Amino acid sequence: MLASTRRNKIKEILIKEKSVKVSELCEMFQVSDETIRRDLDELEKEGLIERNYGGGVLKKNVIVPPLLFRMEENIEEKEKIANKAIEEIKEGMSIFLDAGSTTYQLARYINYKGLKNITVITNGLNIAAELARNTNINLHVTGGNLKNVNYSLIGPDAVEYVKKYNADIAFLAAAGVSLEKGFTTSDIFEAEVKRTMIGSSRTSIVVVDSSKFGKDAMVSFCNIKDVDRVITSGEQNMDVIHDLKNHVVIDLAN
Amino acid sequence: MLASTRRNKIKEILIKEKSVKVSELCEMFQVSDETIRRDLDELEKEGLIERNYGGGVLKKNVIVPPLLFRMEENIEEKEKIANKAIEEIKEGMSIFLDAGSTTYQLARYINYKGLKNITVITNGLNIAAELARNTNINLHVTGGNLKNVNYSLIGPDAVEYVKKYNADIAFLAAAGVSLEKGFTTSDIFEAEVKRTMIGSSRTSIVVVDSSKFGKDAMVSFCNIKDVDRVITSGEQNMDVIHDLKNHVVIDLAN
DNA sequence: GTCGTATGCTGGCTTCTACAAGAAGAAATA
DNA sequence: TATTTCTTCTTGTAGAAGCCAGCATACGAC
Repeated sequence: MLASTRRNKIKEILIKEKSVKVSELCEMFQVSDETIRRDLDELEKEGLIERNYGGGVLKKNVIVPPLLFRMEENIEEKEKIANKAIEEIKEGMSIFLDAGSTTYQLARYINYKGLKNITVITNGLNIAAELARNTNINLHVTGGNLKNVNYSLIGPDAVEYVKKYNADIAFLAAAGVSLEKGFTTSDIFEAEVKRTMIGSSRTSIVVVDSSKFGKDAMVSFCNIKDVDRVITSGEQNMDVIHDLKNHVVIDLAN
Repeated sequence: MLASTRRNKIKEILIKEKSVKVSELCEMFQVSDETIRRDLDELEKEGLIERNYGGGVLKKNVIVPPLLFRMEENIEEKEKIANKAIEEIKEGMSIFLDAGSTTYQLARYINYKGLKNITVITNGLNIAAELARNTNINLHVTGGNLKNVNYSLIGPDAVEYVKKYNADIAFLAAAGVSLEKGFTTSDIFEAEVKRTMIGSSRTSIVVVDSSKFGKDAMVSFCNIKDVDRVITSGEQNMDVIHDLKNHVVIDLAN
């Protein structure tokens, strides 16, 4: 294992556990205690931890870079969801693909499964870049201003663009889902694009991993009943999911 | 195995594994460690990985597919041209960046030189993906339909988008340059976007390598005198360039 | 032929890691 | 509190692995 990989893993453990012990890390990575100490010294120099006898603790004021990790969170679950969602897409369809990490997985599956003869309209720059590899699909990119953290194109131009087209399905991402606030996201401009996608499509499907259930982000973009279907995986929050089943069709991918 | 094939395979492994080890790659490809190191150096220059002791790790924030972006011809010359062209960009400016391989180099230089506080509007998906890494610039992407061969976004939506904005400079790519036909490209939709960019900007600059001089592609998008400046490198076709100097300002990058 | 590119090899250097031994800190007991 | 015991830390050393620069070879393009 590369030294840097080991240190990154230590960082992940730190973020999850808030503190680490030298002895545990030795055992875990099968290296000597000096090596671990050197790693911790390094992390201390980076300002990530405070070193103390026997281990180290995560510093209080450390901001965990949000998307950096989020992209890789729940990746298996997102893959399952994408794999399920792709069943909805038939040849000849046109679809909206909202920017987001689950929808990005969906794009990857579209390539992987070799879907062809479909039209995709997306406001996700990473999604567009992924689908650009596939010469068998007709790809449209909405215009807009790039939001770097999640590669979404947003703003009035994106909204205008989406308004001009109609699609069979809109696949939407969400940062939170709850009965009270409905589907939520963290950016008002993104919310606007999502709403427009719902309005411009025959069917709207939210793809969202189970960690988002019962949470609310800053802006609601629609109510639970405003979408036709939710595709998720029931690995956590089974209770919240169960509640919502009275209001919307929920598909569990497994 | 071709070097470029090997590098592409390394890229694929990187995307899957997030990191690679020199020793493993040696074993896998049956080449010396020096060769692998040179490969990794190359990937580092491309901005795809971060090199570290014993291997390399995939950089965060990298939109994956830039790797599939086509192998370039005349790369050194295009780099020289880009390096010259970048001198025109001052802080606070807004610029159009037309899709194309020379303009793509320009985008890479913008990142490399760390230009900030500028606004870029582009219809090149690979250019957008490259610039998305740079959080110091304001990036707008025109909407449009993707043309896979060169990652350009074209069609009425792209044209409409460009019409709505004004820029200080438009950097344009061309497939051919001649006194009779002016600047040419191979696609009528691309031509339309280029024309609109010229109309929407205060100054228009064509960046083009010398191999294009004296050649005509299918569609003319403007006359020689319609642009303010041409930046090229005088490595071939010095005679044609000389002729054109009577009609337009030509900067030679060397 | 000449040139450029890709590759491998060599030797000297740096970095990483484990081991060992002694110092320092924590904890337990008198 | 003082002493003992155990754990952890620090430091030095050595070997292994990796790195870099330069040179040589091979191959294809011009």
